[in-house]
Amino acid sequence: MKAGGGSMALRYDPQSAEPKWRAEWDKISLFKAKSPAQAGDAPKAYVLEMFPYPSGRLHVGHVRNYAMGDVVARHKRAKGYNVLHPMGWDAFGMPAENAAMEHNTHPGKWTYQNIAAMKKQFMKLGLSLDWSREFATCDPDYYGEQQRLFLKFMDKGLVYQKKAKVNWDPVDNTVLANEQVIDGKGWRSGAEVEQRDLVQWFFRITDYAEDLLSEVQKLERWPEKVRTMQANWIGRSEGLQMRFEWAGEAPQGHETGVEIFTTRPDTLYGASFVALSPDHPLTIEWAESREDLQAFRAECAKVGTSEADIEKAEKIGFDTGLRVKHPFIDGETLPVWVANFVLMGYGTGAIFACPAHDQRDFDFARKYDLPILPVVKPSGEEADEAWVSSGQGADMDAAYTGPGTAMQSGFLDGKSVDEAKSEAIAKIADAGLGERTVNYRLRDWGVSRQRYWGCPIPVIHCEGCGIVPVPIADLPVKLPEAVSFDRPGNPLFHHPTWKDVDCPTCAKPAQRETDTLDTFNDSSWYFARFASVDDPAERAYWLPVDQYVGGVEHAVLHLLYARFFTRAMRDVGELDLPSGEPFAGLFTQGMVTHATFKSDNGRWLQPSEVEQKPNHWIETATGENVTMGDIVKMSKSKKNTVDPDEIIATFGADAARWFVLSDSPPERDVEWTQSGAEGSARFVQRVWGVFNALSDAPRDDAPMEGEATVALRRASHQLAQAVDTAIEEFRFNSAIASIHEWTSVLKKAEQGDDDLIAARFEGASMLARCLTPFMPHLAEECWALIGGEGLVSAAAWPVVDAGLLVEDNVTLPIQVNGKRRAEISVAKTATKDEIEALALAQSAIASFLDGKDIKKVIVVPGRIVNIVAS
RNA sequence: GCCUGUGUGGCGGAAUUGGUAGACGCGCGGGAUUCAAAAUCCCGUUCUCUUAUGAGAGUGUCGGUUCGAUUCCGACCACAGGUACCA
Repeated sequence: MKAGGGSMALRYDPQSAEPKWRAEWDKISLFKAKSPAQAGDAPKAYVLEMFPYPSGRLHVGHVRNYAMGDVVARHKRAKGYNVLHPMGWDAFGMPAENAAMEHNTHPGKWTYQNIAAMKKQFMKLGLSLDWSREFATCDPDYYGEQQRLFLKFMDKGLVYQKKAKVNWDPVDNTVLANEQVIDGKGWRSGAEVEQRDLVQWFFRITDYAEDLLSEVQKLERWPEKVRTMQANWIGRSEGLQMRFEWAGEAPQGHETGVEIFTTRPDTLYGASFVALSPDHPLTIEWAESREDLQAFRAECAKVGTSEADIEKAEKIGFDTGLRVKHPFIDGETLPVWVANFVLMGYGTGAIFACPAHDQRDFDFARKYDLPILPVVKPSGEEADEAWVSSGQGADMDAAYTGPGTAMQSGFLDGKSVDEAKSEAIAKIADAGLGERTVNYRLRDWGVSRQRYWGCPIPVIHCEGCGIVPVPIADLPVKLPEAVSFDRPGNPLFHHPTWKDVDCPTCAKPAQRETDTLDTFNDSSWYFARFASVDDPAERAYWLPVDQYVGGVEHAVLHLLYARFFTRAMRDVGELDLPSGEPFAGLFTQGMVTHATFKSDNGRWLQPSEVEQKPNHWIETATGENVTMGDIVKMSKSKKNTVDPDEIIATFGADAARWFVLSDSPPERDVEWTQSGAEGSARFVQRVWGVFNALSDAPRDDAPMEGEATVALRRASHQLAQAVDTAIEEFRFNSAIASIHEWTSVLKKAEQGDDDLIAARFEGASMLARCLTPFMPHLAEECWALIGGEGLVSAAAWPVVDAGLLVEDNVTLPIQVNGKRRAEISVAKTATKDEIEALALAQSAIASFLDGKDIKKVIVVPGRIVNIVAS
């Protein structure tokens, strides 16, 4: 480069330095995990980020996720752990089939091409990954093993079949995923979607409900919010299962009555009606002979299968005309309705309704003019005499669901809600009508999918023998290569020959199961496969995962299924993991968001296609006006993704890593901005400058003393300490703030005395190592500049001198009536009395105390002084 | 609808257990360097009033507890994630 004055261009060039250092790491297989034997005394650390779906391109959200895991992995390695940090591909799923339909490519080809492209991008990020353990879940080796596990679970009685609802597209004759149903219509055909029953495979996850619930509370290194979400999802509730006997003639086959489940037996005196789910066996039987009920069921089936759709749907009901006896009031009967807000999947699929104390019952009662009978008097002052005496609830505008005492409830009157629950249950039990039960919101896991690109369920249907497992020796049941996507529906089912097979038991012609497994199966045990392909001892050594990192959107389903899967594997003798818990530590990170841009004619534009003018945005190519829309999660459809390749090409991988970890706390969303990336790139140069200034400085043996030296050393050690704790606590943004400060401190020291040189070297050496988890390539370059030994990625974490962290003096703010008015500097050892005397002697304080009496002086040593005066 | 979060300057955010609100960065303003620019370095930057000194207000809204609240409690508003076939 040509430069004036003969000075070299003093710049760090990431484009040449980054590949150079990655090659150095590869040369010695630095990031390959050691076997238990090789590891010796080193403790193990299994660091794992949720593996990606190979969508085609990496985006900045991936960079953030994997950069976070890399910080943890590199930090652990520097602290002497034997680290396992693997990577692979969650490769089955719908997008591959959609691509097959749109572009006429095979899902497998599409997937493996995407993997190759994304891996290339991954390599540029400088992540400390052990690629020797890589696999894709669509590899037959992997899904074959998954089939074997399925059969083991089946042996153990954890697998069964039952009917369940799916979204059915009547035009395409195909099952739709919830996200493929838009406003009740199929996304391709536009036809009204209807619910349809299909026989499907299920895992008995509910067998583990109690264990999954009680153990999740003990996962101390999981975020509280995730534990709460899991607990709420499992939804344990104690209540009463009881039957209401028929008043009058009983329907055939149901003579004993209607079984209901309730969590509010204390409100039985407020019962207004009994309601059945539209899918209750009784409802279905009646509908066979009643056209009006059949029509009602058809109306209910128009709502999608998702919980949100069902809950938000307008409440509708059908009066069957039948009546049941009230269990406590002789001669009293209640009407039996069919109501769409009663879910067959929860409890018994039937309820009794107490509109005064349940909001859904209340809404329904108002709509169909059913009685509202208040039976709980709110505790405290909320009790309103008029409300209580009205009796009919005519003046209630909402259900009362809070605590209180029973009223207008016969033998329960005056009892608290909890007491009344127990006594009501006891009375029902005495009468032989029911008993106390525990119910869970959690439902069994439906694993059947009517799709091609997934793991085939390894069973055979034989006319004579029934359901026959595929013999272990015949695994894997491979997906057929030749497959057609030119008509909707399951290609495995349409395949001309694939499903034809001889029955393993009787050798007569039989048919393969054509359902494939839900892709959540694939991600429920991949961490065990990373630990070892097939060695149980090595799996036992690595598991559980010490630090799992992934998006908060997986807080319930993925994590719950994985917790079930490891328990099931343990219980069939496939995993030596006594707790059954796969992830000892969990961190859930936020998403990367970006502004969206839309041209005046309604096209979405990529961020790279627009530029900012003083008061507006324009499309670079055309100069046309562009509107900036919402800042949302990066998605292909809104074209607001940012490709890391461009950033790496412009600023380097380190700057990209640095930016996604700066500013926002890891658990929160972060917005991608160009200026932020530029700022990171500037900082890279600034750091390099600090080290470069030291590179030809004389290594000085001067003693490490003198006021300025101690101050500089103190700053370095304090900041190293701050970086260390921030990493441990997943506060990477704080760690980065400390590194910023540290760099400025070292920069300022360049203006200082020559005597500072030793302290500067020490600080730089510590900084390089603290920098490594964040910007590993730059750290290597800096380490080399100051003559560091070997690779900084292999160097030990700096040791902080605790003696340097202690400060002798402390600054205390002085408040008058809670407002800061002055500050004093006192010795750390000063007593309360000394501090108080000093504070009151401050001239700045006096004017605020003028004409006032000092009521109290609060002295919190090391923190604050507050003078209360009036 | 339900469950779980989040809300602080122009912007992203910091504030270890209830103890100096705005660390650090971006942006912006000013200065140094330069023939000039880029790059770099230094200083300033919550708002309002004030010549300065300084004063007042201020962490989504309203209320409460406390000597003291971004932090704890109650009610509300907005946004985000999940809601069992997106991964």
